[in-house]
Amino acid sequence: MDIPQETALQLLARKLDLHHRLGPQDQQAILDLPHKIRKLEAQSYLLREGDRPERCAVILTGYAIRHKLTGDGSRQILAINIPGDAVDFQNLFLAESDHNVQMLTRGIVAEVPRLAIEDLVLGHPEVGRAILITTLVEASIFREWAVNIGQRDSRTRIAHLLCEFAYRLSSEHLNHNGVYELPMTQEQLADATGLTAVHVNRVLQALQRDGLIERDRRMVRFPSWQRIQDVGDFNPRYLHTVDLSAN
Amino acid sequence: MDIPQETALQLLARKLDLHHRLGPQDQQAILDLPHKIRKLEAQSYLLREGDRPERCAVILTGYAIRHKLTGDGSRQILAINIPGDAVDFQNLFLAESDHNVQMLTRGIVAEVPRLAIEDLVLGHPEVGRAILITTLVEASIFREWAVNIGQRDSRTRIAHLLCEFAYRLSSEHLNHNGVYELPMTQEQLADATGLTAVHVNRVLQALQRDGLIERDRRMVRFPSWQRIQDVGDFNPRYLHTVDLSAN
DNA sequence: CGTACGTTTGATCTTTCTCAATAATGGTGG
DNA sequence: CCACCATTATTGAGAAAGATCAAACGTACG
Repeated sequence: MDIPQETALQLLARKLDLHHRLGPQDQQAILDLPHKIRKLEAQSYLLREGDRPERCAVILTGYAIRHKLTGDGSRQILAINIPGDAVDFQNLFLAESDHNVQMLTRGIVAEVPRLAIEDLVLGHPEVGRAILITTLVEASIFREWAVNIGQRDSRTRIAHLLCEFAYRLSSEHLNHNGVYELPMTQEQLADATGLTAVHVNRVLQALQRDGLIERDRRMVRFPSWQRIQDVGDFNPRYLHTVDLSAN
Repeated sequence: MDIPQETALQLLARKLDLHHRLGPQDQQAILDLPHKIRKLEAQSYLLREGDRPERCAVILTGYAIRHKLTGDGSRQILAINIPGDAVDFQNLFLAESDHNVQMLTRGIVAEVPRLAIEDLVLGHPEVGRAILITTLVEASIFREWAVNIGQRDSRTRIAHLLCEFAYRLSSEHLNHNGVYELPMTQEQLADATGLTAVHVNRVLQALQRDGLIERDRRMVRFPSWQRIQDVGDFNPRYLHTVDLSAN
């Protein structure tokens, strides 16, 4: 895990500003949010289905996932959250959570009390707007995942997931070269794509054989960003970012 | 099509109030929204991917769908919108739409200019809160669809979709008996579930054979609401409604 | 340095898709 | 009101993608 140069709230302020330009006072209000830094182990839960959310975690280092279980116990991973993400905007304003949020890796988060967020939004309407926009972008990502799972074959589906992750890291300057660590096991990749771990394994090998990805443990590199995007039917429009990554 | 007893904005006010209690002034502000009533044919587009949303349609009668196309032209239906839904909250605050919104049936909508919504939100923070909550509930539905498509077999998947639709209609008092019209062709059902029309046909027949649904044209009835929920692994928690429908 | 977890491989099975043809339905113009 | 046409629903046969099961292999880390 890299040593972070910024605090969790600085990352958050930067991310919100990316979606909706914020003035210095609004930015400062975010930085002034009361919070408690917590170090979390991999697999620890930030929120469980049915819980009443009482605080909002902002990720400084590490990754988290949202997921949901079906009646027969299978798991669908719904999103991957990266540093700077405020993990509970999706739940904070609802009475009870409809899904689980769990650390994928170990990591450090800042926990902000629910009421502090409520006050922030009341006193700083532009921040409220930025939060609304951020949650709408998350909703857009959920939609794209439904498209990915529902309509694309396994190779396209996995390539698409790899592209999204790489793009999100790079467009928020969390990643600098073409290499990045994908902190997921093949089992988790399977649960994110609606495939089985065995099949994910075969598809990854096929992508590698075809020169579309290079792998070393959990490190992934794209020899050609253009080609992997084509294979993954990846168009970043749904991420609603200004395009910073002309790799 | 039934003759509506309420206006589109009355439906909207009722729906928002359902998610976040609104006072009489806030309700009135919604009813006072400037708008233009439009009669739309089935298949007509309310918004296309890439468009800049400039108005928000509120459905009075009829149904609309959100959908998205992949590079190879296949379509994933992402949501079904029913009377009282404001179809463009998902897009209004973003620069360009990432998906299409299209009438499923013919219907009547009220079109509200974007700026009127912006002003409403500024002047009535509680309405803004209600809109945020409504969009969060929509996001929750997107997540459940991802679970449905990614993890459940075809029979469960279709039963789940039927349950959701029935539940949403009844919980908003848009439906009174156990019978309702599902305004979708089997082709559209297929695009909503990530299956093929042929397979949807076979699954519907199987559900009927097993006494779980009765069909007459596009009318569907559940002989036992409990049993179809069990088959569909349907738990309405993700809809975040107060449970009104103890059928 | 052993144990638990993750990855890889092979063989076989199942669900769902594909293709193609036929039947039913609904809407439209005359 | 009826005949016609386009759309939708249904059926059958065969193919394919991906799942399942089981075993072996790696590797990280306590």
